[in-house]
Amino acid sequence: MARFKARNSKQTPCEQCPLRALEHFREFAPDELAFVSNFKTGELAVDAGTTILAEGSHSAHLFTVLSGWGFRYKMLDDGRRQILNYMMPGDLIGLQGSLIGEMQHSIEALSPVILCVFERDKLGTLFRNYPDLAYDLTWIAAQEERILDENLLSIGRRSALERAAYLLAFLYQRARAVHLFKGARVSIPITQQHVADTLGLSIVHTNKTLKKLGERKLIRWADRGCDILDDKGLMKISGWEGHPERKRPFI
Amino acid sequence: MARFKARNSKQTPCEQCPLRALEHFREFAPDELAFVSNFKTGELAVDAGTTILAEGSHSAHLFTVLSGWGFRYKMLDDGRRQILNYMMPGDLIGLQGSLIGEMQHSIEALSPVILCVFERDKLGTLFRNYPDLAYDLTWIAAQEERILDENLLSIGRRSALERAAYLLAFLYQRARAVHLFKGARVSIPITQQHVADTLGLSIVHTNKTLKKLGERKLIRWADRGCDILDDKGLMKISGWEGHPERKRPFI
DNA sequence: CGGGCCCTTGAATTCTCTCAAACAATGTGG
DNA sequence: CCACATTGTTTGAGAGAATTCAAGGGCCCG
Repeated sequence: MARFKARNSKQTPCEQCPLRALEHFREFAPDELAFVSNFKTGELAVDAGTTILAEGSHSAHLFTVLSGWGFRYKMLDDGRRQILNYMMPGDLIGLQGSLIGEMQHSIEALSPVILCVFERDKLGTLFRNYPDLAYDLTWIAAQEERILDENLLSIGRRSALERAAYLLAFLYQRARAVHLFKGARVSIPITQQHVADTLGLSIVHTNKTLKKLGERKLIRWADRGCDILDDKGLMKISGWEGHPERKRPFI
Repeated sequence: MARFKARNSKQTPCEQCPLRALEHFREFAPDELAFVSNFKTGELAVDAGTTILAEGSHSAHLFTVLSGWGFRYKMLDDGRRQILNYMMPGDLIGLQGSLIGEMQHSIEALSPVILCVFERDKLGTLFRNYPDLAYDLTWIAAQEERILDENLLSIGRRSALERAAYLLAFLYQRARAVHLFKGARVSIPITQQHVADTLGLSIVHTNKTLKKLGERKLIRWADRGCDILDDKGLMKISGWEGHPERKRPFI
């Protein structure tokens, strides 16, 4: 499974967390920050393509993405794969597995990823002593549920073109919120196979669908990734209104 | 919107809750039971077809299903509907809305339903004083997430026949766990339109798919509902292994 | 230079949808 | 009790969408 690179623990102290500086995330009370800083036991850096958590495993850890992209997926016995959601900086990984016991899905890195590592055993302390953080965890789970609801609506009821437009607008909005698009280049590091496995389409049909979006100047398919040229146009095609901008909890 | 029938409050005291007696649900500590009993402000009985919560609304309440069936869904502007999940006794309703603010989906009763009503405002007290209940809430949210993951896999990657088989096996297993099939009759109270809107198929194709399952003696479509004749057979077709039987939290 | 990965394209096939019509069961008002 | 409307199920046929199969091209890297 995963080949983890060794990394000095705590290269980025929570007190200086670059994500925490973003206005997108809610602020911590001092005691919360102290707890989380203690909750964090180290960092992990993985290469693109690494499996971070595998379906069926029992991990003793929880992670927060510090930098990079990843995705969550499930597979059928014969190899058909469904991508469930994408992970980007600030996202919590492995909560489902920590609560229910066994991982019911796998997580893979799309780019080089740095993860903050937390001990699952300390979740009890968190619930007992930091009710606001416990509330945040529940909020995060409910938010993930909401995203899955929208995904399900999309795959179940939208046409191929609408689905593709929705997915790209969605990824664009999420990535922008965590300032992933600092430079002029606005690129999502996925292959068309990923898009196909997210939309529930074949790779051939996905290619033809993306080509249509390209012809309309909404996106440009770049080298191993997708540039968003007109997110408003994508939202219009998909009929998706976007999520309201609001502060988000973050652990 | 909803036409709620008046009902004397607290017809079923939590101490005598018939669901709590099932071995499927975890036991409460005495102080937890006392809190939940106080958390519950009354009961609500609604007819089949009633909208219990509507997308876009801000409800001051949370509910637990005491009896009956319902479903959660989202709609596109032009009326296309996607059913996200089904609700049965013991299921918590409206947590997403309570945490995030606005309901992002609607909930409708499939049969006459009785709901326990809770005050959203008291959620803070729950998190501050009852960490085990807070943990349960997070567990419940994670469990819903897991079900949605499986649904997404199904709609995205399974064939029509596999999808239908999965859905019916899934509903059967869930319903059996809460003893909904006491009598000889094992019937799920849905129309083929509901099945279609869950599977992301048209009603015509759904009908033809269900007919195939009927020819194989796996189900029998009864008057406004579905009888499961061979749940093992359905699981085999879908390739779904089922959820492990285990105690579940319940509020 | 060869191999691997990803993107692209065309063609035939299969799946699913829409349209259209009919039937069964139920309930309502006269 | 019957005529009629309503809701849900069933069936056939043609159109449209998406899949599989097949092949070729570009690019990077060892």
